[in-house]
Amino acid sequence: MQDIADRVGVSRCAVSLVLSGKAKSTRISEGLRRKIIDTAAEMNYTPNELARGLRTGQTKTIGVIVADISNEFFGELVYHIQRRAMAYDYSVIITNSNEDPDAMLREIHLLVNRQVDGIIMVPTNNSLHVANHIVSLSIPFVQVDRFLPGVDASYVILDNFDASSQLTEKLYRQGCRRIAMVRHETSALNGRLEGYVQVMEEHGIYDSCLVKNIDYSSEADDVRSAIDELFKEEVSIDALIFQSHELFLLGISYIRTAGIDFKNRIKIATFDKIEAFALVDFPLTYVEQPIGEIGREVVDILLSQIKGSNEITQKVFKGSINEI
Amino acid sequence: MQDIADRVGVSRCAVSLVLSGKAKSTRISEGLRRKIIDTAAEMNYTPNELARGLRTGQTKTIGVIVADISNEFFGELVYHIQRRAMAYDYSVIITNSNEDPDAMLREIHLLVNRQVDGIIMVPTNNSLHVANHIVSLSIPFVQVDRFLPGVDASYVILDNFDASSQLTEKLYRQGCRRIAMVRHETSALNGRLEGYVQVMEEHGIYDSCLVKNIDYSSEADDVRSAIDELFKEEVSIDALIFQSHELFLLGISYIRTAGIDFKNRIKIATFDKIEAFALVDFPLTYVEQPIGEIGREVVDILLSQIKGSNEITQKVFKGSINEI
DNA sequence: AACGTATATTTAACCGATTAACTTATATAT
DNA sequence: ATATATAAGTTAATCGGTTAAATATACGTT
Repeated sequence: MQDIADRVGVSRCAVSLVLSGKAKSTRISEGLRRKIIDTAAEMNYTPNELARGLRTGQTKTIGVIVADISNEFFGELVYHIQRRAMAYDYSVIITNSNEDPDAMLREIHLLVNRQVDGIIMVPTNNSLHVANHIVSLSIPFVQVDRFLPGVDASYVILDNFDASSQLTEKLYRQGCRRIAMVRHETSALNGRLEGYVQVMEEHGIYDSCLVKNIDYSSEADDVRSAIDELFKEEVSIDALIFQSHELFLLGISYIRTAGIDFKNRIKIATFDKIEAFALVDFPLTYVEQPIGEIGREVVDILLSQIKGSNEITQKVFKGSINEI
Repeated sequence: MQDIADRVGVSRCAVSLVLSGKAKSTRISEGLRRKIIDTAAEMNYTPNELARGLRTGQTKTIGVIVADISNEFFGELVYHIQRRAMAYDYSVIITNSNEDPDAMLREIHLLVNRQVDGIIMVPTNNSLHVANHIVSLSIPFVQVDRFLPGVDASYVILDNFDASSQLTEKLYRQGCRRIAMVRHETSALNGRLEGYVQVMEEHGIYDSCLVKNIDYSSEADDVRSAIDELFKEEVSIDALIFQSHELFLLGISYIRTAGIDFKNRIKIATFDKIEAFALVDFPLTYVEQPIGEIGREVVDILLSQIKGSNEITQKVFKGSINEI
């Protein structure tokens, strides 16, 4: 800036005023404005956002903490978040928590030290204290995909209860009565269990042995034994809902290697829409999340908080049921 | 810092010296060091990385430009990059280029303005001027996954030629003679074509009608017509190599919907390892990239350049051939 | 001529760190 | 007793911007 100022023959601050678009409000003459802009372009000036951020207290950066960016769902979510943020001239710093609360805490500090203007986080199991910590920092904060009950913060999620009951109801209407569910033991996904349970109970066909819990730490093993049990003759299921695409892939994969024939006997259903569906050659019912809208909304809410809104917004999107 | 200094009763810079770990070299007494550290902890001090970055000229941040973070391969790549960077206390700013050179240029400026210490980029078609622009900025820069011939910069890639010829050779040994390839028309992936062509020619079985080019802008349509042509009776292929997992998914999906029976007639092969393989129920040969190593290596090279090395490192990893 | 009022630009403080150069006090050597 | 070295900190400049307040110039009025 000093160089530009020298070249044009004005003070450094005149350059700043012009270049930060405050020429009109501070009545810099049009001639000088042009000259400064031209000279800046000529000299390939690009502003140092660090200095600007230091002075203004705004970095135009948002921090995103996801469990695992290599997960297809989060990858797509981050894609939409990044695009929306970009549209508003915000950058995105990504960090992976690997579902570990301690890592999340470290990453929050890292983001805060970098003076991000706000944080978007996918909360995980046992991260209540982490979320509350962010709230106590009183930095703009929005949860996405999941939310922690009792945390005083905004969130954007899928209406899991509704999606799950719609899905279960659909299977019921198609004649299924012994509908099983393979689920993760996460409070964040409880809605997917509850929607299912309610519909099953409404129709008087709920049976607790149809629900199998999978632990994160022993996913593959748990899925195998869950499948083994569910496919026993006496359980006689006619539909199987996987609570996430990870479980779906693990499940189908095992069913295949175990040589179990299910195609014409058992309807399969799952949550999320993934690339792998291109390879599905059996009837599949799935819940599709409006992931683009979710990503955009979470950015919009965060930005409104960054702009000063104290409103806590909790937005719930409906999923749609599709079939292959 | 001033607050800590006041509380302890020393100057601001003593605090800085201690907190940035320069206590020994500047001979701050051990007692004072302890007191400052304790007071800082007590007061929940966290450094402002912006200010630090402004002063030191180092932001401990690297910018990553990928074509599409929601792409499974790039998602995983970014995952490894982020983890490795994190291990060295570096943060990662992600941007999506959507394979658009103009977008890349914008993002580079954005990253440069934010004073990133270095840039990792997946170059795309027609981005030669973009890469050269980064080089002209003389900022540490490494290309990954693909590279642009003629650009004077480091890169980390898969040995596509080797992988492709290994793959082709393997199919040949398994008795295939009419091996087809569905490929993207990108110079970045030329190695995958050339390795194939060489092996085919070596065995005297190369036939140009076995190679189908797919345009990025009309992927789905092109794949459909490519498949249609390849599966004509008179072409009589016995193996089909897809040059990327995107093409593989599109291809298999179309083959399925078209009701073409290939399972026991035609061997399928592809590049990359993706989640969808969990659903594969036919023999599949694929090239697996050491993606974790690639991610780590690209960070290591970038960091060595950031640390001052002027060496241009061009690292080529071998892929491994696997079967399902 | 004196004054008020826009207009156009500059001054100087500030954001929160880092660090080269300097000061002061004490210890050790000659 | 004097010179030298070492220890333990402090001073002040700096990074590259922003912005409230001050200043200077021109213009229109009475």
